[in-house]
Amino acid sequence: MKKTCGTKEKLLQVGFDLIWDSSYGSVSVEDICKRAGINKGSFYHFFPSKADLAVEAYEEYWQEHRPEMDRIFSPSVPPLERLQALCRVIYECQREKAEQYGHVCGCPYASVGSEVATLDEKIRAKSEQLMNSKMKYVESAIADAIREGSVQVKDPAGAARTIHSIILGKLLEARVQNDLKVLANLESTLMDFLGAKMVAA
Amino acid sequence: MKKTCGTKEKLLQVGFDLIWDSSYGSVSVEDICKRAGINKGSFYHFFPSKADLAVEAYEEYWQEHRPEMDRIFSPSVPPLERLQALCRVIYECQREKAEQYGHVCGCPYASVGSEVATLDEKIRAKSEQLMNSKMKYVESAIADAIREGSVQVKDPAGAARTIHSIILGKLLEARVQNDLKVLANLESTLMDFLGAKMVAA
DNA sequence: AAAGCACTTGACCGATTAGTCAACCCAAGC
DNA sequence: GCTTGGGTTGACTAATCGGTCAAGTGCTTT
Repeated sequence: MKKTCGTKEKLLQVGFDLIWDSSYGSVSVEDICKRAGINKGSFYHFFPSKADLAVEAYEEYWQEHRPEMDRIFSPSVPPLERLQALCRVIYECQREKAEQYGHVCGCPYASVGSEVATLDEKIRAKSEQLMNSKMKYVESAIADAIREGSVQVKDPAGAARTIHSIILGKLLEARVQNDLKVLANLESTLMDFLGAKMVAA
Repeated sequence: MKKTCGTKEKLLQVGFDLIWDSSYGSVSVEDICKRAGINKGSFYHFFPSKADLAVEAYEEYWQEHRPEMDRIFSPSVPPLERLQALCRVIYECQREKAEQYGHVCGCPYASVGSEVATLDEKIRAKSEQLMNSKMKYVESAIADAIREGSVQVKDPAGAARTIHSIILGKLLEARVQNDLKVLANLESTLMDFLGAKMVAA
């Protein structure tokens, strides 16, 4: 092999960032190559198509962030604190991105998933899969919270789905309104939602 | 004037439908013109740009649906029933669209707003405005529910925003997963959310 | 030294894009 | 009957798109 320099990794990272910031359709292969300082021919040496880069880039991003999610949702942390930590990490991540790019970017999986849902099945499926993976963390935290007796809900899976929907909805609104304030009270919103069910406990 | 035939209206309606179904970026002006059976030159006679068509098309769609929203949220209807009616209308609307186009389309304002949030300020602003208009209906219903004593929440505006987020989130998930089932229990999710706060009443 | 191979290069292709334009059509007003 | 002007037409542009390709380049193996 010529160089061990991470050409492919660079393309994945730059591609992910550009698409997250703007959109899948508005980012061209040339945009990605130019920003990465790589020739277009090399792009197609590593990826059969633009869609394949997107799928790989999203998978890569998820794999990179799994350790952080595992840490946040560690069983050694009280379940409700896991959700609070998630909210704080989401806010911090969005704040950093907003500072870096000049606008609130929202959930990368959801944005691209919604955009190409009816146009590219491979990307849609990957987006769905990753969104689902994210929700499983919430689900387990709520299940643990119930076991622990800190909340009482009749439908744990339903509560997890609702919380996941709230997070997705707020991230979407934050992106459209380009305003971090939408996310400021995410933590209290979720605690409020779960807290109301604590009454009977 | 030559003909009173609604060339402009046709373009607005076709444009809105195509963009809702797929995305803003993936629908070309030619696509819209072809589907509408109108020449491209005429398009640019009525609209300075593709973005202007989108803004007008979304405004038009909203104006068309306002009477229905006013009916659903009529003060003569008990507040919680208004929300239930909204959920049913959302489901029906999505079911019809899904049948017509072969996939669940989600919230038109949110989809396009998220897609072009960082690319086209005019469309972003219109999307934000219409999403906000929609939320105001929810807000008034919850305020009325509190006055009526059918629910008790400490932060009415916050509860309305949360409900709005849930709706947006579920519509987004339904589009990405291309599955109406996501929306099937929307009504009970919202009632559950508000119902939990009724305990103290 | 020679062959093999992963990777790079940049020119190139046909298709498609948003948007333009000059010519044209035809009904209404004078 | 002529002018006016909103509406229509379809060919046109210049740029950009995703994707291809033949010709390299330089390290590894034989």
